[in-house]
Order: sequence, then structure tokens, then C-alpha cells
Amino acid sequence: MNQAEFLKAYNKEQYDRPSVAVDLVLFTVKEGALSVVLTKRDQHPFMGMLSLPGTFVGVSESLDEAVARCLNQKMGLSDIYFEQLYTWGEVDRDPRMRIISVSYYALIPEGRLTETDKGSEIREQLYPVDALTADDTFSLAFDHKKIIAYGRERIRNKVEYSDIAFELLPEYFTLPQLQSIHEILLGKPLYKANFRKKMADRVTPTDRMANPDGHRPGRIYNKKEEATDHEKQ
Amino acid sequence: MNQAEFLKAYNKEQYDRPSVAVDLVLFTVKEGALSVVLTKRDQHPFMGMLSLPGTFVGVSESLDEAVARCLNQKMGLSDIYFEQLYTWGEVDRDPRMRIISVSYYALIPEGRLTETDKGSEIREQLYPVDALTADDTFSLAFDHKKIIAYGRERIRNKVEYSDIAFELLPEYFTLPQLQSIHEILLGKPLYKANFRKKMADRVTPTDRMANPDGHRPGRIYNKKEEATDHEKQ
DNA sequence: CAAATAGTGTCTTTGAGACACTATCGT
DNA sequence: ACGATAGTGTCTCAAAGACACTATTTG
Repeated sequence: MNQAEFLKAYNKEQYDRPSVAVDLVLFTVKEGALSVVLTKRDQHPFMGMLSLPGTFVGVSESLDEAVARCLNQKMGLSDIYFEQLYTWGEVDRDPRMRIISVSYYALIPEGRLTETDKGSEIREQLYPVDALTADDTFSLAFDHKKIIAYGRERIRNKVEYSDIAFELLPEYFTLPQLQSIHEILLGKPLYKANFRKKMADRVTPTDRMANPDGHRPGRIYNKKEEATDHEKQ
Repeated sequence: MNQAEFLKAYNKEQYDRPSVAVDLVLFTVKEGALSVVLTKRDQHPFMGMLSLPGTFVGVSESLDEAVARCLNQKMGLSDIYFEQLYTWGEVDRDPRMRIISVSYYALIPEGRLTETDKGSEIREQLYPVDALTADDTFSLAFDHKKIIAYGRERIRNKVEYSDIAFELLPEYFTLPQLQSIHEILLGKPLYKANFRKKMADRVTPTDRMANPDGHRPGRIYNKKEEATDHEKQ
């Protein structure tokens, strides 16, 4: 079978193939709680219920491009950290038709939500993750609750061996702020002295200090650049 | 827009949507080397080159079912451990058409390859992974070399905190055999005494011994069942 | 017994955890 | 000085790493 024959035969079966969408779990930390952006569905199925923002994948865009487009069109955001989570392919996960969902999670510092026109709108779509997933009586559209729980576990694990916590903070931050993010992602308190020892070689101090109200100011740091081969020599 | 209208509008765009396939990285340990099953392509594109076994995902089967079908049809295998790796969605990864590939890895003990009619055939399709990925001049069809490298990294990491190594051994094994699997997956030698201490609570001894030629026999173990809630009480 | 592999005892090193202490801001 | 938070020194403890030793088989 040559290429032309292949395409012809394949297209005949076109109507019998699944569709592909990306679904996005956009995390941020708001008021000390890990939160996720959800939109209220205005169509069947699951009309009126909360769901993850998502979009169908166009034939001439990559998966990552579809995610970037979704972030841009639905939330006016660009240059956001995101990463693929898992691909969900149960046959009946959408009651209308067969849709395979490639899920991603994204991380954004709360402050960056205001940098767009839709900022205030998005702030009102934030829901605390742990309350959401703990409540068995509360239900989300499709399998989106499961996807959020999966993403929450991923970042809980990943914060221990990677630098994702920095994606939830602005460029400049204090160590107590960084510790707070870690505690929220891990879901448990950390010892200050130990935390600082572990972070020591991942951050670089600036000569600036935070200006708090009524107590000692903390030094401002930023994330240390990864050492290049050149710098190592 | 109601459901009927949605489906009608959606189907009109049918020809502009990506297709979905699963691609499978089937690992086994052969002659002390981590190896992967590759098939020689008999069609364009990449005719004559090596590629991963894979199949298109049918509209009425889940992704996991497509993987199980692929294992069964192409290799006559069932009840194999497998797990999703990553979904590859670059637009030009297949020169014919837009195909999104959901990749999986699978693990099988070398001995189980002979339990099927196609066993001897499959044995000849095994290629050592590390030689394959180290050789820059050697190239595979599509982006399959990248997928194999990704799977190889996944199992290298996962062997440290999970029980996947057992999937590459038969039900009953000796500790030196288990250590050998770990060393191959990690790519480095391990200290015998330390390894055995770490494994002590993950295996249960039997009263049987291996019968080697010309040296002390090793005790035969099997994997310890996970403690259930009932057993914990 | 020698060759070969199975299996163990124990010292060292490393890093996580716990906790008590000192430092510096505004009022 | 006091309340509040920032920041440090050091002891403990558990696990990983390293290495030397003993044990059991066949020929």
C-alpha cells in the first residue's frame, strides 16, 4: 500500500476516530491556599457545573501550542510555565462523543493574574484545590476532578526534587515567602532552619530588603541561574 | 447550541482533526542488557527502518485497551505490566499526516517471551537500549528514538522508589537476580549488603534454593504482597 | 582444597529533623 | 521595652555507602 492509498483508506474511516482536546489545570496560591481556575459550563453536558478550561487541538498546532493558545484566548496570559500531566482516554469520559484529553498543569504567581484585562474575572474563578478534592459530595464536569487530583499529586511530588515552587512566586522574593509556597504545596509545616539550608544553593541574595510593617525585614532573593558548563570551569 | 447542533457542526470539521495512535516501548532484560522490541518498517515513510510497535486508537476502545490489543495482536502477549509515558504532539512528527502518539512502556521478564508462538520472532527483534540511544549516527523511524530515551529515563528513576524491577523477573527469584536487574536499570553496580538490607522488607523467602553449577545456591524469594488494611490491624 | 557465588557484621558518612537561640524592624 | 517576624548554631537520628568478613556449593 503506497501513501496515496493509505490516506484514502484512512480517510474513509475518518468518522470512526477519537477527537483530541487539551485540558488545563492552572494552579496559583491565593490567600494561603493552592487554587485552581475553573469555568462554569454554559452548555450541555454538565451545564452549570464547573470544569477545567480546555480546547480542541487543531490539526496544524502542536499540543503545547494548543495549551498556549488556550491560556492566551481564555485568560489573556502568555509566558506561563506548563507541563504535560497525563492523557485520559476512557471511552465514555464525554457523553457526547469520543474525546481524548491531554491534560496539562500550569503554575502562575497570584500577582501575574492582574497583568491582563481578564485578571479580575479570573480571580473570581479560583477554587481551593484541597477543599474541592476532599469533598466527596461536590462534583465537577467530566473526569475533571480526577485530573485536578492527579495534578495536585504531581506538584506535591515534584516540589521535593525540582524548582517548580519558584513558578508560583515573582522574580524577587524573601525566603519566608518561598517557605510558605513549599509548605502549601507539601501540605505540612517545615522547619525554618532546615528549609534555609536546603535552599541556600538554589537562590542568590540581593542587597535589597522587604519592607514589612512592624517587624524585621527579610532579605530579597531571586532564583539562582543553573550553572553552565562554562561557569563550572 | 444543543447537542445535535454541536455534533453536526463538529463533524463538518472532521477532516481537520488529528489522529491518535499508541506507541509501545516494550522493555526486557536480555543477556544482561536492557533491551527494547523494534519492528522493521515495510512501508513508507521510513521504510526499512526500525520503529516501535503501535496502533491507531479505535473510537470504541480506551487508550489502555488499545495498548493491550497491540501487545496481543503483534506479540501474542497478555497480562503485561504497562504504564503511560508521554503524549507526543509535534505537527510534523509523521510526514504523512497529523498523528498524535500516546506512548506507553511495558515490562516483561525475558522468560515470558517464549510463552507465545511469536516468542522466537520477538526475541530477534530485541535491541539493547543504551547502545541504541548512545549512537548518534543510528536513527529510528519518526521520533521513536526520543520516545525510547524518555522511557529509559522513566524506568531509571522509577526503579528507585517503586517495585517495577519485579516486573522484569519471574514470580520466584534469588536476591542476586533481583540485584542484577536493579543494576541494569540504574546503570551502575550496587553494594550487595546494602541492597539486601533495602530489599529485606519487600520480599518474602521461600524454603527453596536455586540449583546453580559449582557454587553456593541462593535462596529463592518472591515479591511481598502489599499489606492490606486488614493485615495491618 | 580451590573456585565461585551467596550471605552477614559493622564502621563511616551524609543529610533530614528537631529545637533553642540571637537579630532587627515598627511602635 | 515589646510584639512580631527574620535568621543561625548545633545536637540527634536514620539511612546510605563502603568494606571486610564468613558460608556453602561443585569438582
